[in-house]
Amino acid sequence: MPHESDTSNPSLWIEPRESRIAPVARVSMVAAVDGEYSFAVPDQLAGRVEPGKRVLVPFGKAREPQPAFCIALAEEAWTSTLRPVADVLDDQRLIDDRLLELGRWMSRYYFCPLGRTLAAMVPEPVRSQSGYRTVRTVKLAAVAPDSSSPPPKLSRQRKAVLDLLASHAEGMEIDELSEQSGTSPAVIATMIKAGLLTVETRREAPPAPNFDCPGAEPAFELNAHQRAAIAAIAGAAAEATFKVMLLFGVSGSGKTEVYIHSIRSVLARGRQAILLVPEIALTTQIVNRLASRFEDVAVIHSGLTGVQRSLTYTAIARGEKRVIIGTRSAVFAPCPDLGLIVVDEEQEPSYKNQQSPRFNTRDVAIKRGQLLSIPVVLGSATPSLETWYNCQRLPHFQRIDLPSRIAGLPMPEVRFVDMRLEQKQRKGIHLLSQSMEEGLTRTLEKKQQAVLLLNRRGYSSYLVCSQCRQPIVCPHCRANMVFHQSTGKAACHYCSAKILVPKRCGNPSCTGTLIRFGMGTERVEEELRSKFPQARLARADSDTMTHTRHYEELVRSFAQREVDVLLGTQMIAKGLDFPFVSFVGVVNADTSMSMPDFRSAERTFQMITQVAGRAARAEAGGHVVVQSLAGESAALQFAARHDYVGFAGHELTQRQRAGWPPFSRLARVIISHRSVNQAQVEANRLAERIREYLAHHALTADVLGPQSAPLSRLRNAYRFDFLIRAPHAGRLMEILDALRANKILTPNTRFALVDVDPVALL
DNA sequence: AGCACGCCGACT
DNA sequence: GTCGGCGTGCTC
Repeated sequence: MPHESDTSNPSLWIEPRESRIAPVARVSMVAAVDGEYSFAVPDQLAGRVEPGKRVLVPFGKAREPQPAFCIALAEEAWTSTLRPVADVLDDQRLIDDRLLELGRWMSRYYFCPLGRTLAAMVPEPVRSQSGYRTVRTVKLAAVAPDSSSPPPKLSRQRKAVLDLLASHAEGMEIDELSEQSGTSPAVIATMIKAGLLTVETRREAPPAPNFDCPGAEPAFELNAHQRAAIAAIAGAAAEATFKVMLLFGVSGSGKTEVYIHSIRSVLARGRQAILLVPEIALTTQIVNRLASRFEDVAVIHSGLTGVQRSLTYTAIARGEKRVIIGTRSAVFAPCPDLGLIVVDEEQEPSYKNQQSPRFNTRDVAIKRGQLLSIPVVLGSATPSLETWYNCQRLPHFQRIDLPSRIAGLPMPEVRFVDMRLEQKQRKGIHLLSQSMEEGLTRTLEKKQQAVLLLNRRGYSSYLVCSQCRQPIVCPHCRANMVFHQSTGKAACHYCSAKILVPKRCGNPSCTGTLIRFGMGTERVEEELRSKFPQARLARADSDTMTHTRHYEELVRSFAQREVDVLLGTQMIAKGLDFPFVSFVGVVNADTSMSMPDFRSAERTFQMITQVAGRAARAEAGGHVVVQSLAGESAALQFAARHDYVGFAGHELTQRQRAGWPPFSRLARVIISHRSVNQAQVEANRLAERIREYLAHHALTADVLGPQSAPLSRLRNAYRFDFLIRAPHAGRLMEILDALRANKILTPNTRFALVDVDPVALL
């Protein structure tokens, strides 16, 4: 065993070469390796290695060089111990400086290795240049310096080629050259071989797909509130200052027109705009409506092919596409001159990426706006409490109200039915209350349409105690369990746990008998069919809507009034705007209430408001009936009065009292392991280490848990989770940075997963 | 992500 | 006694 200064074996001794200043590439691996590493840039790659390009580097003990993102170039003193970059993978930069900066922030904030973050920002087809074609440009070979020798005799064809190229110094493509000189490609190939011509190959993007579908401008005039909103947004965009503007307006208050005019003002200044939407499949209508009002539009959605995606991305980077409409990933659109970002329905949980990096698109949009000094518009009728609170406390958050509804229509009337009373008063099991039936009857008589919302799929039902009305809940997830006729067991839809149905209520002081309280769409459909045999019915849930086109077909038939009653799950609460819908029924408002989450009241309020909005276009004034087992919670009462401001005030008080966001920031740490004990042990150990660290460094933050995680036993692993709660985002990031630096918790900590700003604790 | 180092069970 | 299982930790 050679000791440190052993020089007897030359192979163990690295000759200390003279240290010199030379280019060094700072790199982060595409693989899930945290941290930045340095590699020397060899002379033959000088100029080609650039930040935002991928390189291959001899990393670790791997035999083959591994892909990495170059994130910076530095002139540094280095020694021969620094290994050289092996190759450069991209000839164009994939990520510009601004996006690189955004990626750096995301990597820190969302606790994800930088390389993985950057990889998530650039779609795979873009990295592999899908749809690019190889262009071969032919040029004259450099003239030999020896001009004294007589020019060689040339055939007529060869001379034609050379003459033509003489007047095209920039070179010509082979086809073009062949055609214009009247020479066969074979002759050109021979000339290349003979060294008379040189060839340069480069990869070039053909034109991107065209998304433009110009439509007519609507005839109506903007109201004063809309004009004021547009002026405020356009003003901020003109000043090029970072500002977050909450456009707060109920459904039908004309937010979309404000988006359109604001974006136009930005385009008029020659800049680009991004419009983010939660889920394109569910919002095709509105996306098409938006897209038809602009030129140079790109719509980014999951249905694009790799080639379309790659070419669209390139066109955006070239500034050829100027309005980018899309879901999560569109927030990374490589706009060279971005002037505005709009986030529609900013409160939507689908903005949260559920894979690493677990970013919230809205917050990334805000960060991007800050880095670029441009305004970010957040639109919502029911803003997230985070945004609402930010508007109250932060100077750069501004609320813009759109208080009135365009057509001056009244808000729909909302009524509640307590299903516990209903069941006592009525014989037999009824999923639809008398109020619900009356509402449907009236709607059908008036030849109008109805929407019924339900939160459970399948032909199944809850098991509820006939005495105390407590439902059977999953031991793992605390969510209501669902009875399956076929197996006779109760199942949890979240973690797939199944238990034999007990005979009696689990509450020891009650021991009432269990009754089935049916909630499945199929079961409601059955009841609807028997009570309203004349109604034309359509059902939309994840069982029947397996494809986007099913959904589109449904929307079409509903729009053409081939359907009277649309029954469906959450998906129908969004995006559908039809003037003949005058009745909306919520079959059970309880499912979202039973979720073990501090946000359940907020979600319930949003759900009721959203679904009530479906009845908001009815001229005669719509009606909403909400059935519930839980009675009227504060959230339901505020929703009935369409009082978001009141709800927000009430709920913020609750949150402050309990120390939940927005009065704190959370990072959820999830530990999963195949063995229950191991999962618990690991979770306890990690939580304890973090507690110690926080206490030792006098950091005002706490650790809540661990506890058996809802949704445990997911994919054959038991899960435990705990929360790191910090007073504000800066502190949370500080803590996560420190834990990362001290290797207490890293993105690669075994069995652990970190979700910063979780949208659901389920 | 790879790949090596390290410490416990079935073999020529 | 070794060969090899995969648990743990590091990679400029």
